[in-house]
Amino acid sequence: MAETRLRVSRDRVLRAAVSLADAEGIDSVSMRRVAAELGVVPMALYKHVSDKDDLLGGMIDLLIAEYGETPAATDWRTAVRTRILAARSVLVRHPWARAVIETRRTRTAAVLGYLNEMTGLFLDGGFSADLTHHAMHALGHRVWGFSPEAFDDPDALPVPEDPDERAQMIEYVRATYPHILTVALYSAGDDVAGGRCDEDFEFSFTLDLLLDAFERLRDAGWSSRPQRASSPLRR
Amino acid sequence: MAETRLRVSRDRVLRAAVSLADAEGIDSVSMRRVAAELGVVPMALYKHVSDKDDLLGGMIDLLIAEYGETPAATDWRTAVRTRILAARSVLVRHPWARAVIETRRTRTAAVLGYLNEMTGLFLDGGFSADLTHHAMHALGHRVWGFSPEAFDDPDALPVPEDPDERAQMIEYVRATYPHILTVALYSAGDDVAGGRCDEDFEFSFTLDLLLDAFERLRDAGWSSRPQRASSPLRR
DNA sequence: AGCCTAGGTGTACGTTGTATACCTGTCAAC
DNA sequence: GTTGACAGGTATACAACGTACACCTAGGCT
Repeated sequence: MAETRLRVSRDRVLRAAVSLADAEGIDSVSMRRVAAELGVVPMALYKHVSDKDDLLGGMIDLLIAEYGETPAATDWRTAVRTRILAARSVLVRHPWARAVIETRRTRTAAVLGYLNEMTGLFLDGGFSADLTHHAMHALGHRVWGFSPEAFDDPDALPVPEDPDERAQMIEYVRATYPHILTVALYSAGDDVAGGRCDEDFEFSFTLDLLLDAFERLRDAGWSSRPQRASSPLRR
Repeated sequence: MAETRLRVSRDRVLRAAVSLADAEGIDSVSMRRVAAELGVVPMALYKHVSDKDDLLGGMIDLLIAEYGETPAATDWRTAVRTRILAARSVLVRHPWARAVIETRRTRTAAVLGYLNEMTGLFLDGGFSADLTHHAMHALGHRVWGFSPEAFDDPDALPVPEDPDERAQMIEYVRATYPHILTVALYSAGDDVAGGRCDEDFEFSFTLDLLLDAFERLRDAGWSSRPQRASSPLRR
């Protein structure tokens, strides 16, 4: 009958991989598993994807497509801001994506397209090529090595139920990491463990800090040329 | 004779792994390979390391030890700055480390110690616990997904030798990614490919931007409390 | 002398990515 | 309508991985 099994295509492979990652985490995205999801033998995937790296790259491209259109014709700042927040909301929807993106070494057309749009927003906003360049880098840098997730994962430092053990642990932390405790106590009220902080707030806090700084440099006619090695900021 | 083979220890395992990663990249750090490097059978490692994750964590701890001491008794800003730049120079010396650090989910004592010191520098510099908390987050955030390496890897977008092909490629880029080209042409002079930019400059540019912003907020007596949802900056 | 135990060994299993060779159904050209 | 090419699915195989489990062995204690 007409029930010929749906042909596999690159797109179907990528979508299967993405929804598998969404459902069961990136670790369960193996060639074999994705193939199984499509009711097909592992090696069949290689007709549509050149290797696993290509698969991962394709998954990211799919997410970039989810970012949506660049908002038209507002001021540069809200344009950049909404664009970046849209991107973030996609990455939040697909928690595996951040780690994958950061390991990617090949620039696909989708990535370059996003990069191009972003660059355009700055240039159109009256930023010099020079400042635009550095601003883009600043948005990409993580100043320390540690990713924020490392500190927010609630499972990473379990707090004992038992009040005695709990007091003992707090005492230990007070002795060993007093400054951490100070900050933790503040942001959690009096509950050390409950201090799950508002990641969205942290994110836009950082974003606004940088956008403000960019704007200030632009208005001051900043340029990196005269003396590259010195501090970028007049004090 | 006295030539009993040197006993394996946790420290020796970790050091072997680090120098292997330095020499041949993180991908060649497998349990089998590290064991071979020590002239020992793979399973022997498990007497000193609980699993591969523990091994990677231990490697990072070793690097954190390389960060050195917190500079004593200067103003907060140079203290933070030199501390972060010291950390960076370690990560530059061990190019595999950044990626490994970012996948770590468990906070070892070394990591917590570093975090604690860093926090202390802010608190001692007159920052509120509130602002310190957000500043630490800001230093940890990467605003976009893409890591800077993704754009600087010279192999990622090979430029043809042949002048004709080269011109054709530039034409293609001009049509497809005009804004990228604008910025690239600026920062490379007239050489599109040569535009390897000064990563150290980019890094301290970003760092100073953030430190400036923190200082400004501190001096303004900023607090996140009154209205958490709104912009952190008075305009 | 006897034993405990920390540390090294050997074997084995399941899972991974992918090379290579093969088969098969569809469609264009004659 | 037969043929042949070729895109797409299959089968088998291999090397490398992390690590569970059982075993052996050499020192240092009582």
